[in-house]
Amino acid sequence: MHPAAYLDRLNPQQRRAVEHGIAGAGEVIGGPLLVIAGAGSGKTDTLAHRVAHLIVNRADPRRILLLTFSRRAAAEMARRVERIAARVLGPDARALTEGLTWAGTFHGIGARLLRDHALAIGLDPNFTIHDREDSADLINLIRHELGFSKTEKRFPTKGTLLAIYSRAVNAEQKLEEVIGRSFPWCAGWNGELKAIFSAYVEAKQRQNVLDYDDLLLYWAQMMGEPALAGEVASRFDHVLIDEYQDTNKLQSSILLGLKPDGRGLTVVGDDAQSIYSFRAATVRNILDFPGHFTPRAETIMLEQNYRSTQPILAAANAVIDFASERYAKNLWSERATGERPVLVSVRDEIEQANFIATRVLENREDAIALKQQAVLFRAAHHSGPLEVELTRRNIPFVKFGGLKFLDSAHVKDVLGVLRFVENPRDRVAGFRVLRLLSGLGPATAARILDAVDAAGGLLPALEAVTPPPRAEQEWPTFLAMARELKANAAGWPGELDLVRAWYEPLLERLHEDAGSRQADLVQLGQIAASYPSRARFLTELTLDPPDATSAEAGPPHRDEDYLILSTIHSAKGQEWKSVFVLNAVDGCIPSDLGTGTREEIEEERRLLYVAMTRAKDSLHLMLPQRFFTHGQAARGDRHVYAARTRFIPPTILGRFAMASWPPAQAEMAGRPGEPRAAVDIGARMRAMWK
DNA sequence: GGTTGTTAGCTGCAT
DNA sequence: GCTAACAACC
Repeated sequence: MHPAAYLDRLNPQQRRAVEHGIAGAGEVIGGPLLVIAGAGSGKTDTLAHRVAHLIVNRADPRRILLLTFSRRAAAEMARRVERIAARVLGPDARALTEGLTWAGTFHGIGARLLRDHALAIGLDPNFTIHDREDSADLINLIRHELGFSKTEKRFPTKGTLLAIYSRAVNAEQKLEEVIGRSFPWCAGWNGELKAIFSAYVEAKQRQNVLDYDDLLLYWAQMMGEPALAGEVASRFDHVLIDEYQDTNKLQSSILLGLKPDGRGLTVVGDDAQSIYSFRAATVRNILDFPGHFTPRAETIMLEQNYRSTQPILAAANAVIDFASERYAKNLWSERATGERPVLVSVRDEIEQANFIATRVLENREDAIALKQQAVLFRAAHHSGPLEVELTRRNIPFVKFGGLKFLDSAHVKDVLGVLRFVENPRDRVAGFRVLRLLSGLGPATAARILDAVDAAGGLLPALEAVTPPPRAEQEWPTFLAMARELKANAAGWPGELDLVRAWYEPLLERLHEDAGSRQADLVQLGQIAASYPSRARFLTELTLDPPDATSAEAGPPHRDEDYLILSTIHSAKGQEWKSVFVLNAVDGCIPSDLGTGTREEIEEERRLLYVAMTRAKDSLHLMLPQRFFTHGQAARGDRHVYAARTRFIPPTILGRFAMASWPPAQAEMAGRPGEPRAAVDIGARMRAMWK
């Protein structure tokens, strides 16, 4: 193959990463490769080029495993690979890149492999998958069954129990270690926790369900069985992983199982952007990667930033320079001109929203589309006041992260019916559905589920049920629906309409705001129509829930322009011309919930770094001088006075410009009925030097 | 016994 | 604001 022209646009480091183990030699599979890719250094592009280059050099695309952080990222990667390959191979490229079928998340690929190999590991291939809340519900069931809800001292709640379990699994740590290190307030319950987790595992197996962690755990277990491991490993010549800094111990075990000697293994990531330790991700994976192999893995650094202006980069570098352990990188940009990032002092969250809405519109007048602008925040609810203001001003927006769509009760109810039909052994689903009926509570539900288990089928058991007197009224319609679903007459997605027709009358009784909830269900129907079957719908919706909402019901139209609102976590890998960061104050960044350990604080620092490095041309960090905390029900909402985030200490203030809002003269005009001082200059002066 | 209504606590990020 | 234990009711 001739030296490929499409590689010419890469810089020397990128090119080395792309050609590693391939250059000139044809089919040779190279040794392990670690690419440390700084923010905006063309990481995705480099990885896409590497995959394309492999395919161009006759690697079999069906034998390439590409693991990404989200399904969205996988789709984007596949798109780019095809585009690059098409430049070299022309029309032939499509047939080849379509063979790139093993691209997805760890969890998604895990689910696929487990269904393929289910019988070999004693698993029913029709397993259903529990999302986080389902898992918590199941644990809660067990918590009650074992009598731990009635302990003398307060016992950990379902959420905490699941968090402990999940961390033990994902971090491959012993229970004692997890409790000691991450949940010290639960010390003393070791025995009880073990009993719960053991019962939890048995329950999942009996019910033929897997939780998120199982998708990785079973996969890792397969890799521990030499015969199976060989079979799975031999499917793939090349394994490439993006965002490696946000993988956990269990995931690295899987990789080492797939590629014990590292040949054909490529990992890409940036330790400075590791922000998922709450999911047991560990930077150690990336820091320790080279030493896992003999000879050590080759390490390539990508340090040229193509995204941000130098002033933005300098400020971000200054923030991350305080981080303790990391691969020292020196990110630089050729985009020398530009404004320094601005620290904007505002009185409160209302003015913060006001400022952003105003600036966003000004930017749009300067021909920066709304889609090229983003507002980032630490917690999903931080954007509340802004959403109100945007709606008031008629500025369309789409919000990423913190989505409650699938968590909302009514959506879960409808999905629960489908899951119950799909897998009648799934007690969480069955329990949820049965209790929707008026006059039917936990005890009767449990009795019916036992009957379903004993009968080995849904309908025979339901037909035989004599409902308690008070549930008699709603029982027949429920039974009728179950019959129709089982008869499979409606097909897919007709089944969903059937469930909705049954459920909507209940909605009126269950919820005050039945109207908006009904709209959600219509939307669910639209989503359902894009999947080929009930089984696929349930699996893929669980593994890849819709990640965005817009102000109006329904997904936004592609040609429409809208502002991006996103949690910093969901902003990973993205970039915008203009970025606003909400609440860059202590208590939000770092979050006062992640108070405890030094590691947590360090992660919050990286979070700010990630937020700042999303910006290409313009960056505003908002400093509301007070913000409201909700909660403390007794006294209503309170506000607290906030100080600039500790991650921007006075020594690096020179990297930023200062501004305050509203402009002084507007403030002087005053507003009727507001008793406060017009301008709190004192506070601003103090805030400047904090 | 079982279901439904009421009040006290906690509320980040998400495959 | 929503979940989880407790109290009142059929």
